[in-house]
Amino acid sequence: MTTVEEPARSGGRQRDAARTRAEILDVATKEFARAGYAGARVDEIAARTRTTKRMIYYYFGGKEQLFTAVLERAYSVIRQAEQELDVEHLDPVAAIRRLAELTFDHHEAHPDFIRLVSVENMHEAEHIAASEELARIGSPALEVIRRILAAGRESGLFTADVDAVDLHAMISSFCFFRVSNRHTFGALFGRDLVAADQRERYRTMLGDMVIAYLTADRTAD
Amino acid sequence: MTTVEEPARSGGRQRDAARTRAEILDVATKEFARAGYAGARVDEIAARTRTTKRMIYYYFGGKEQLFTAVLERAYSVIRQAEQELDVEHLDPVAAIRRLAELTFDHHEAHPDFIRLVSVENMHEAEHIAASEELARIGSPALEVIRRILAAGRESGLFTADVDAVDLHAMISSFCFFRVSNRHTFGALFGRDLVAADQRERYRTMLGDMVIAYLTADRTAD
DNA sequence: GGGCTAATGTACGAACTGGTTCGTTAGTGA
DNA sequence: TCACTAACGAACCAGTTCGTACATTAGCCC
Repeated sequence: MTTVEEPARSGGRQRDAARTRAEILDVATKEFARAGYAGARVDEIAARTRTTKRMIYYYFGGKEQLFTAVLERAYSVIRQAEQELDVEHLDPVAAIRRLAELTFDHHEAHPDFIRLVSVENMHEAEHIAASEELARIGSPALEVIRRILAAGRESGLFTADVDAVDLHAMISSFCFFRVSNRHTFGALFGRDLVAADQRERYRTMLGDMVIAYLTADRTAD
Repeated sequence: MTTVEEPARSGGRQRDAARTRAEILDVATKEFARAGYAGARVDEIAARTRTTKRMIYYYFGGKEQLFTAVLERAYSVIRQAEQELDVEHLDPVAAIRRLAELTFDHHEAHPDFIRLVSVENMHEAEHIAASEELARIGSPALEVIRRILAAGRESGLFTADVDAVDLHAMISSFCFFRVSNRHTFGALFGRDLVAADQRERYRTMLGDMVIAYLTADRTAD
């Protein structure tokens, strides 16, 4: 998340549309992630900004559009990360494992993003559906997975015939759940899925699971 | 979810504490699942009941306690289902697969429960943490998993040394994500994870994944 | 330097929302 | 049958909450 950094304010410059806009987005991201859409307060967002509520309506039009803008920026961050994926020089098994680990790391590092996605799911993805920006950019990661899977199948290493979307769902579900359901899972089963001392175990477990699935001897079942 | 069934109203009986309470819970479950905690409206819940808002406060005390009561009842349903698990007569591989499938089916059949859990996670499980009832009952499924894992390891079928909680997390994450993130996933990747014609594929995929992980040849990695 | 527009701040209001006050009635036990 | 209590309903209230009308100013362009 590109947090607004202090620009050269020494001169006491007061008008800066770009940074006002960005600051609103920063604060709104935290507020929506904290309280959900209905729970988020426009006044609260304004108060934590060094500008006023009037500006939120001036730049974004309303609470709803602000939330859409927050989502768009949040997704752009993960898309960015995906675009920087560089695993295709590895052999298929190592590439998939690395990909899974990067997904794992990214989800853990961005709990606010996870919460925003949960919120958006509560709203049946209506903001995503209405956003041209989000419709346009697919997921770069999918293309990467597609190529790794093809290579793995060609070399005979991968026996399963999943497609890239399925594998992405499999990897994401584990990474996402671990963060999104951390609290209820912890409260009910007494284990913090995001505890630091469990991290390596779960990270390895995810890789093991995906690789085991892809390379399993299907004829044995 | 034990929906309130029409009792013998022919006589025009008007007072029935138990059924008024139950009806409020039914409606509240839907409303909280639909709109989240902050988005849910006490007035709306009252309106959809054949009683009034006054009764909600009379029986539950407030919105917060009502939500806790909704959660408690929702969890009791899944605990009930878990208690009826009967898979230990199967061999370990079949037992795990069956368990995974039952979890899969249960999550799919109870989307409102999934949404409530998502909502509760947004609130960092504070209601669960404060509920004695929920603290008391653990998860019967965990005990079942524990025994199957022990049997599987003893017979040499299972090579992975996961514990029951981890395996439960693995299975749940896939089943939960498929329902909870259905909308964003569908909007972004153009695939409905809960579409009827995909159902068997994902159901099988889950079982394959878990079994592959448990029986993988660890020395080969 | 003067005007023009983008940017900004203040104050307010209409609608909503959780919760309560006050009064009423059905059913039951003596 | 009568009194007493659990169950119930209508109206109301105080505090919020999103959104806006109106006034103002900084900075750019000529």
